[in-house]
Amino acid sequence: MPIDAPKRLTIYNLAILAGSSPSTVSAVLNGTWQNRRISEKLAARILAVAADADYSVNMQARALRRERSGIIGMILPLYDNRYFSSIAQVFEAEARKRGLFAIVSCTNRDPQQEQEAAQMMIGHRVEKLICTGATDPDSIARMCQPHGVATINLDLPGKLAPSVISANRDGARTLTEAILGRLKARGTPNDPIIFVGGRIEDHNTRERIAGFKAALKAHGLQRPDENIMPCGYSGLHAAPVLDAYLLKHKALPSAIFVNSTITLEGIARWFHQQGHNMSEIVFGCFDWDPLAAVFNPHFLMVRQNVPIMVERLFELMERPPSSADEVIEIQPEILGDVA
Amino acid sequence: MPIDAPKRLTIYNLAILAGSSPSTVSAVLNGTWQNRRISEKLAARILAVAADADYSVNMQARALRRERSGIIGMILPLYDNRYFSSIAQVFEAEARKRGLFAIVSCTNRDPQQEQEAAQMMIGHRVEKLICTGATDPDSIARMCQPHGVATINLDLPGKLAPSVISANRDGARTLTEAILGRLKARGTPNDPIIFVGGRIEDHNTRERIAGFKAALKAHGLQRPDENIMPCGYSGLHAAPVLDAYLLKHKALPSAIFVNSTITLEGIARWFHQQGHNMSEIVFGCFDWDPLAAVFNPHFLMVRQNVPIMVERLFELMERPPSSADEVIEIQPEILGDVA
DNA sequence: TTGAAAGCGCTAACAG
DNA sequence: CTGTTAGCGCTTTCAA
Repeated sequence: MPIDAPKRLTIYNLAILAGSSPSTVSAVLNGTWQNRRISEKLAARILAVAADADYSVNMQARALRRERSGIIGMILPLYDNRYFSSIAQVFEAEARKRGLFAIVSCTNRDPQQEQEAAQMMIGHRVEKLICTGATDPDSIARMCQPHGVATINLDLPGKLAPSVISANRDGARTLTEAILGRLKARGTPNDPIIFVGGRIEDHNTRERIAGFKAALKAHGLQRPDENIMPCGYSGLHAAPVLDAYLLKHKALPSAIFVNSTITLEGIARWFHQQGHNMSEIVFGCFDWDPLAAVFNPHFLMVRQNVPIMVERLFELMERPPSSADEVIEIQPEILGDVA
Repeated sequence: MPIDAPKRLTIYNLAILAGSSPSTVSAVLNGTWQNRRISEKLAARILAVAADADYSVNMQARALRRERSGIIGMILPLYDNRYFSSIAQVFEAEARKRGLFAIVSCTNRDPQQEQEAAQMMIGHRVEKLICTGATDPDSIARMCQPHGVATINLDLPGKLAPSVISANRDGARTLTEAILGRLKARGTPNDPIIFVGGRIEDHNTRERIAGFKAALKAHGLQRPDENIMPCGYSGLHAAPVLDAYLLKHKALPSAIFVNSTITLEGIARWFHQQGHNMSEIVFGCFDWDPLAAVFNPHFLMVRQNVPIMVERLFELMERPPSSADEVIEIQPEILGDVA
């Protein structure tokens, strides 16, 4: 093993090796040489030398000098959920296509972690910051603004930056219609249906509740609000809510609108623990997971259109939004045998 | 809205604002001021000015000057799978704890994408590179070596860098024992059991097959190798394999060792499409997914111990490995009613 | 106790 | 057609 200081390889060394100058090497390596009337031969020689010597341009130095990093940031609540992880994956792929380097930070739906992550991102001079499912997107927009970092909201909208979100109200209405269709098909159109999961403070949950109510109303089914239980995003809160329902009504509801796969997990756990049979109940879930779907082909599930959402996101970055708080809604897809 | 060139804020501006010098400001902002006998007052004043002006240190410049980036990289096959996404999440959290910034790239189990991502990482001057589930970890180690970037393998081992992996053989043996226990409990201890999924070229699959065979052998059950079908990591390949089995044997196997949740998804889809009932068969899956588990409490599932694996990973980075190709095996956990 | 100044590796304006 | 040079913003030695 050679001594561990093989002298860092720079464009200066490369220039010497190639018998040229640093600026020429630089131009060749970053593609600007076309305008600089450099001979094909020289360019080829430089590239050969660089490849041969395993040269790798120092992005820090490039970013510093260019005053742009080529980095694009995203904050995300968490990875371990198919919706968010697929957002991360598609985002990264799209960024790469555009020659940008994506960096993603998980912030656990915690406003403080969101701000810390945003600070980090600003420190790394991201060119844009995508705030996905942020509990407080406007604070982040305010933090970024003085640094000239544009933000875009994804999944949850804000007032200070454009947003790309799912059509939550429409999606929820359609899902509820489908649930009602199933109940009708069973011959029990007036049976109770409940809404479980999500946070009432968050825009998406409120919109979904609105869609849920709208569908019921359209069918002349006014239900008491007590059947709407946005008990949070953790699966743990589903059990007490179901216990309470059962205690009060002495029977399970005939249908459940589940507001996320994590809540679905909590509900399923409760059913199995209590020995109830899930197949006797109509389930509609505003979220999608391939394993949940394949094990429960009778479930109605809403799949948000991640590829399109991310595509719109990049479009928004490329041609500025029509207004500062523009909201682009993307229709989700409803899966399962819709009546 | 003010003119959009508010002159970038640097330590020079800050020095003027605070009535001090750039080097003092720098020292105060990066914590080295304790050794530099700077007065508490000055330090406090500088910090106040910086906070007040929303100053954010330019990490590119810092990295360039310090000749270390504070960035640590990871390449990952994909995010949308609970095992890998949880690796990404835990890795990021642990990196943050250590003041490092984590960057993760998905490479789709494709050697070429792995190499490209590694190039990017080197360009960004990552201090270490973690190769997770890499199809060709040794090539990456070779690429990184001349740049002084140490690599560590995770999930799949390599020969040129230390590795942290699950105890695949042991885990598979234990899982197979549990499957056999179930068969015995049903009174059909000699019924056929098959192995589906994974890639024969990959170390983990080979180890799991070895564990599978060892368990069978220990029970005096020599099975023909044709019952072992490492048909890849995509769920799509499960169907033809099962079709072929059924055609040949005129009956389903009584138990299936499933080598990943993605394969499990393919198998479940096939069962439902064919109208077979999964609950009549003993399933053991070398991988874990909370939704799959909650919908199928009778499934045996192996959960790899991600927190410990990542912990060992960081330990390996902090105190150098005992040998260049050290392999640390972490026991996974087996979930489900083990007999 | 603090400040001046050199330089990390690269790019781009300008000079040949 | 190619090379010289002045920084990008920060850290760190050295001098005061």
